[in-house]
Amino acid sequence: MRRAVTIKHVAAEAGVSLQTVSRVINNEPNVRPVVQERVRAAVAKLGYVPSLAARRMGGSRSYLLMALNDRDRTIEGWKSGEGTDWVDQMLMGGMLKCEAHGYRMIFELVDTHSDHVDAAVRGAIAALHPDGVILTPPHSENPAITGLLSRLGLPFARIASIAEGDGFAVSMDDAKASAFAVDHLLGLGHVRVGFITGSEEYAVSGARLDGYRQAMGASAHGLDETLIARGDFSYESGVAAMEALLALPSRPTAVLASNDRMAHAALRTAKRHGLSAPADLSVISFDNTPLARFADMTAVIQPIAEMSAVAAELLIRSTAGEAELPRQSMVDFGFAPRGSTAAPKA
Amino acid sequence: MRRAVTIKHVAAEAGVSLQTVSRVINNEPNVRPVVQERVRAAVAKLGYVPSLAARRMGGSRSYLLMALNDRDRTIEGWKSGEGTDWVDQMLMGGMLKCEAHGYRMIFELVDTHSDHVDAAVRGAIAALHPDGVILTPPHSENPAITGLLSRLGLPFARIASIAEGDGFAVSMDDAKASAFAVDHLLGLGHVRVGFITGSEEYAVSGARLDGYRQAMGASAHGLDETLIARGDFSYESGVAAMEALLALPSRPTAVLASNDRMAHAALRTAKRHGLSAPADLSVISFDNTPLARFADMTAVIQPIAEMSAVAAELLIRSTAGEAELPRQSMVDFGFAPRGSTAAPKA
DNA sequence: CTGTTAGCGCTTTCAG
DNA sequence: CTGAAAGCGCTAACAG
Repeated sequence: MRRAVTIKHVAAEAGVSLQTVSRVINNEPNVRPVVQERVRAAVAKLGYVPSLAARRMGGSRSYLLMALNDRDRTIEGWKSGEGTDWVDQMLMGGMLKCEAHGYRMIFELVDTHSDHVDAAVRGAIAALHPDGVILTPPHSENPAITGLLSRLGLPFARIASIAEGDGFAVSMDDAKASAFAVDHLLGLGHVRVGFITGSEEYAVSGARLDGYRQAMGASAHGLDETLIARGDFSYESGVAAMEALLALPSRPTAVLASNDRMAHAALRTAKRHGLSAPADLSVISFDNTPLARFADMTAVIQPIAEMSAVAAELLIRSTAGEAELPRQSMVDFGFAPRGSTAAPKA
Repeated sequence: MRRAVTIKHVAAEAGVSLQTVSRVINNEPNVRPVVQERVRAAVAKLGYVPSLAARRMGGSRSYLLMALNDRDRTIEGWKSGEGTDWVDQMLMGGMLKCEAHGYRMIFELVDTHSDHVDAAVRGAIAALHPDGVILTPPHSENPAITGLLSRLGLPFARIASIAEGDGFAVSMDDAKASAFAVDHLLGLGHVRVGFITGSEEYAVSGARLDGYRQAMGASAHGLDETLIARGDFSYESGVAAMEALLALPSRPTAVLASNDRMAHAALRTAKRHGLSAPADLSVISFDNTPLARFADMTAVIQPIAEMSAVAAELLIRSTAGEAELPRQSMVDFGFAPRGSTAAPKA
């Protein structure tokens, strides 16, 4: 195995000191263009790429961003084979952004409910020394983690988190998206629009509910709290919530569910009651995971890739010493109209 | 930001030399149990976790495994939102295995068709210095990559690759799985069983076809080559292949498709021709991505997680100096009977 | 069985 | 503008 080419080889090849090479590859000032050129040529010729480990040892940066996901939830998603693509979208946004800046994203799983969260996160940080940490729900709102990161002075981003606090909050406007979906249904002519909430452990759940309340409140017929059914993002809770809505004296003709799985549950439950979409019932879901596509459900698109990309970018810039970075970033949500929505039957 | 705890702190705390601490954390011999105990106590007390970067610098191992996936194909999968969960399954198997051994898996994307493959892979290796590389199709069979890795003397595993050659080949028995699926259909009473091939760029395609040929050849009615339609794993090719099969003078009553997407295409194409599954046509697919679940297709399960886990384990053990590791590993395939298969109509 | 010494490949700091 | 020296946290090789 031929020994790897190091900065020394490049220095020798270009006839300069290590330091000069270091300056050139880090785009630092104080190197004459001629010398710069010579160094770059040597780098290209030798195919030199600096070692992350050595950079980390010598300097203060590791060129590593750590993405922290909830262990149980993630593994459960992988095992179920339900095609939840949160991780993929996050990789797409985060990894590619990192790549563009010479960074790597390293994916870690930590149990948010464990009493060892602190030790687990500390351990990962000690092993990796990341320059920044990307937190996904429910970690984004876990004070055991955000607190630790704050204390360590390690930059971090909270994805899909709207709460105030340390770190960069990167989210979409869930309330606005919810209102948008409701307005879409109202626009189609629906009057009684039901809502299925998500688990309160997730910050987005509250925002989605708020948006619903707001949009319904502003509608001609006003808000009817009985049209709100509790869910927790699980399929079962979606079934129960839909059953409750269907049992209402005057059942809704449209339903907005806080995630795809519950929306799917709602559709199937309705079907079991002889109601089919979109003829008898319109349904809109949140998130737009592959399930929404397969089930042909109209959905609000959660821009996970974009949020991850923004998070990565903020962390990288923050590490590079940039100040004046926005503490709260809002990414536009999307909307995918599909076959589960239509005007109500006359 | 409190300075991180290093091996020095532990040594001081335990009243021993750095080296002794190093020996203990690496489970090396020649440390008295009493001392070992003292060191472990210090480690626990201080919450010490060794820095990967420093270990890499000092020693010969980096505790990093690099998983190489095809860039275009992966990003395309992520963007499409079709729920292909190859990456997820690979992370599940590989990451968790790495974790169990104090390793990390780092995910990299490289264009298999680019003329810069060599430079790209070299660059990633120079930056990361992984102890081993996991290759997924079509990289597994790309001589530009396997050759480079061989030359560098870097251990690597080829997932879903059956070809002879350097590195650890880890696969399932695609031919056997194919034969198993065919036998399943024959067992249900089908006589004319069609087959849709996969892209020849992937080694599994050939094996799957072989298994089909073999099982059909051994059947009462023998092999009929006209029942084999060409595909390339894409939806469109599945449609075309199914059209071809349906245009046959005596059309098949069952079809085995080399992946889920083509099976899905086959089902939809059949439906457009007024044939519904499983009444008029049985379909079995390969891979068992979430699509198979959503479309309720009987499928051969490709054990990606297990293959990745085996690959990771082999590489880690190889790095640890173990010899006598199997150069070819076979992981059991699975089978998920679902609603797309039944006995043919009388 | 244990400790000492020398790096690994970089960046930081400080001289020139 | 450039270079030389020191050191990051660890392990390998060697002494004891």
